[in-house]
Amino acid sequence: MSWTDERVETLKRMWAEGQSASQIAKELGGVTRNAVIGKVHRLGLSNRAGGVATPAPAKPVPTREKPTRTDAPEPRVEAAPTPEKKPVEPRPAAAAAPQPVPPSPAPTPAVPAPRKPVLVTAGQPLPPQPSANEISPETLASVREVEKTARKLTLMELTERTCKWPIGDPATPDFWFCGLPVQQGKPYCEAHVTVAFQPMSARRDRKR
DNA sequence: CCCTGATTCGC
DNA sequence: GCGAATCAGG
Repeated sequence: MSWTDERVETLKRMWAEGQSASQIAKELGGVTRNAVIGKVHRLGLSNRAGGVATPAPAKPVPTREKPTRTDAPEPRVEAAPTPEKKPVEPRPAAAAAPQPVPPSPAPTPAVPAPRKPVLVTAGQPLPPQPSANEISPETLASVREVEKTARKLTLMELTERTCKWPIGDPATPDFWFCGLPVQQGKPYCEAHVTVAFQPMSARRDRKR
């Protein structure tokens, strides 16, 4: 595959939209994310919009040896005014939609164990349960749905890749961990991440 | 381990 | 110019 005009355009657009190199590569097909990144750099649009962060200063990492290139003018002065931005109608936001999981059919309660203490009991030190804080009913409902599909792992079964959100009362047999795939980096799955660290209200700051 | 982008360097 | 290999980080 070669970088046709069209493909480059797609690359630019997606990169501007904040898509990751791998996503772009996947979209384009026939190229790897490395190819995309390489192209991005060659196009000189490494910096994604001069809005926030992405400082990425110089890296004096002498990997092996400094090439004795006595040139390298490198007038790489970005700060591109981004002349025309595509009609960004739906801003990339909406990423963390509170309803990541569509209604699942029949969860089939594999273990209809007789639970005595209600799950939502105002007992003692219950797990982080999303009750106290103010969480939109929708989100909470969504989480509830997700929990129906939890893998119900035991403590020993947890791994770095399983959601560690506790469900149920630790003092009873009806206790397990979500176990669904975690959101990269975080200890919980997408659903539980939303209720785990959400506070802070909305972002109120704005670039100036 | 999964992923991200950044950089290098032979082609 | 291209992009795999590698690096550096989350």
